[in-house]
Amino acid sequence: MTVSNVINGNRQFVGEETRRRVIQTIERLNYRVLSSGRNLRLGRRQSIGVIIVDEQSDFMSHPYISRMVSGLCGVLNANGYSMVVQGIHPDEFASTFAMRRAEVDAFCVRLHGQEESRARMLESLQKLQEPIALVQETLPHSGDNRCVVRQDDYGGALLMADHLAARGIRTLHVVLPRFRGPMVGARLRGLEDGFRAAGRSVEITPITCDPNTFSTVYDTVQKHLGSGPLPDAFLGMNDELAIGALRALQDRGFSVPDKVRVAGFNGFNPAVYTKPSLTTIVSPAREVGAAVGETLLARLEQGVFRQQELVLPVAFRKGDST
Amino acid sequence: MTVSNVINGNRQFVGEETRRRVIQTIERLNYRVLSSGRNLRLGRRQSIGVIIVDEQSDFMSHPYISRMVSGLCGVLNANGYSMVVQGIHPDEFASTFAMRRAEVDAFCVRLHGQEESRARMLESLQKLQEPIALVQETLPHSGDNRCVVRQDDYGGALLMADHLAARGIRTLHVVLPRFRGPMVGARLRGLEDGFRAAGRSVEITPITCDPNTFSTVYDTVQKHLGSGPLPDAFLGMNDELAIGALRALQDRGFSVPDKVRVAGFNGFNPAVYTKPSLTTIVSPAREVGAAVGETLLARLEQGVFRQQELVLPVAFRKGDST
DNA sequence: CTGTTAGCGCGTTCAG
DNA sequence: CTGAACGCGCTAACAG
Repeated sequence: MTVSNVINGNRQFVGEETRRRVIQTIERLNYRVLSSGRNLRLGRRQSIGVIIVDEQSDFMSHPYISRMVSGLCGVLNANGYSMVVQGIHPDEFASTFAMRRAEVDAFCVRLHGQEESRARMLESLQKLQEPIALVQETLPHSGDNRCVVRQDDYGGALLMADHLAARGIRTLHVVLPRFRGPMVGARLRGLEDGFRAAGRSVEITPITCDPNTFSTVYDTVQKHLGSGPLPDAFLGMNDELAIGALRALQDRGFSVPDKVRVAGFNGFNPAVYTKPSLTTIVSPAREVGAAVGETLLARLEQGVFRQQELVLPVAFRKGDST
Repeated sequence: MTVSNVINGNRQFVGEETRRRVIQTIERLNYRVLSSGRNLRLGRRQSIGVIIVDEQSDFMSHPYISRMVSGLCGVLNANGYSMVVQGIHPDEFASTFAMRRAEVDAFCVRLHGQEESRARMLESLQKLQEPIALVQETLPHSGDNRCVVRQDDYGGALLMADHLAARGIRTLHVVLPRFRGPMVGARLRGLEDGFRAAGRSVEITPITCDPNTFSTVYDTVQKHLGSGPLPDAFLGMNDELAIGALRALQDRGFSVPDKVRVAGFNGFNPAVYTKPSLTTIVSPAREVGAAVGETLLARLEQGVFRQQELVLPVAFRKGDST
């Protein structure tokens, strides 16, 4: 008991001399608290589960995910919580052991796929009766034991529309991933509203392609170029898509930004690697992760989510591609 | 007890009818095993700690790390282990709670910094008396309770040297990060040996710069270009460095690969985004992570590391930049 | 095949 | 200020 008091800093209960001896002995024996014992006694796990749903096994390499996880990890560790990460294929969601074992106090979840499938996964998750923070999600927030942390994609699209409208863009080809993330809708709406607010009309044409490989995007845009007139600009729903389009255009001999403009979304490293550098909307991915951590920790402490939705601002970054 | 037997699949001890009732009740009650109880009883944690030492808080965004973690996570989860991730600043290594709490069965560690500092961190870690797998490490393997999993950087450099020698490169500027990773030495040696084996002499000049920002690399190489004759080729110790050099060269009006060649190391996405695409050595980062998982799991099961060092092959990938 | 007993390491409670 | 008793949820061992 005295050892426990020393470790947990209950100085009131321990004499200074005893304290010294205990610390010395802990050092000598390399003693560490066994989490399972403490957690069993205390009825908590002192850890947060991070669930990333993705079809690829390389779920951690998406720039958004890795930054979000970094931000979350920093906040959790600074507060004595550990972070348990799991990448799950959508088809295996229900059978994963995160669902069968109680080992975390709350979840940070990044869903993936069509709305119907996301809703199904969320429902399974809710059954666990643990607080859930959803990242970049648009599902209606019905439950009172969950919240959403996302960035202002609609606002970002407004900024982008403003910029493009000012440059006289009237025809815009938007390059979309095959699985439209939940925030794509917000961006598309923001684009239209932004042009309208600027008093310009715009004709938006979607180009859908599998984002997972650069060459697929490249080929899709190349093929697309042969099938109609060149638009005033291409906008990728993320930087990878925009870069694929950029390279396809350049290889066809269209000078960017003189002949056609290109812009992206997310603002991660590759956007500055290109020539010309990419105009883009910078995602506060790390801040989103940090906000998830703070929200979850507050929820655990206070027993209730203070707000059901947290929206972080994005920033417009002008490159040379527009 | 019967419930426990049902959950753990000890069918021999449970009647079919009872089994059905138990499963049904588990379903109805949303019952899940509490890991802390089970682990306390069983004397294990059923989880692996991943420690990434980095000065940046955004430790997960390095392409090598994120891929390695993805690969590791897949293997662990498939075997019922969870993955506890922690990013640690080198200065805070000793005080981090991973060192004060026993909550994992083994560690996967990615050290960072000068050799002396890495050795110190490793020593603290060893005190924990738990199996350790070191990623991309060159420290001498003294302990019998640890192993190293790395890629064949020396062999990769041989391949690169071969390629460059065949193109008649005689002067080579190597762009290095400020903190030389442990594998940089192997690459440098491989380069020299490779040229020697090809019967060509080469003059290697190191250029050191902070890799964390694209603009720093860009500026460093730009400045360097003014201070001497143009070499036959630039080689970045990773793709980011190579791309920085590539762009600096292009903006100075030097055509790549006609006037000067450029190559990198690691082979992650941005290497194919550039124009011209980058010749590089492809890292098996995900395979390294998977191998760490398998090695650690085998160690836990068999009580001993089968081998102290695991070296995975790399691949040469020709781009248009050479 | 089913249920009882015991103890894993910890921290709360309370007696000394 | 120190330590003894107890029980958190789980499963190995064993009794019925």
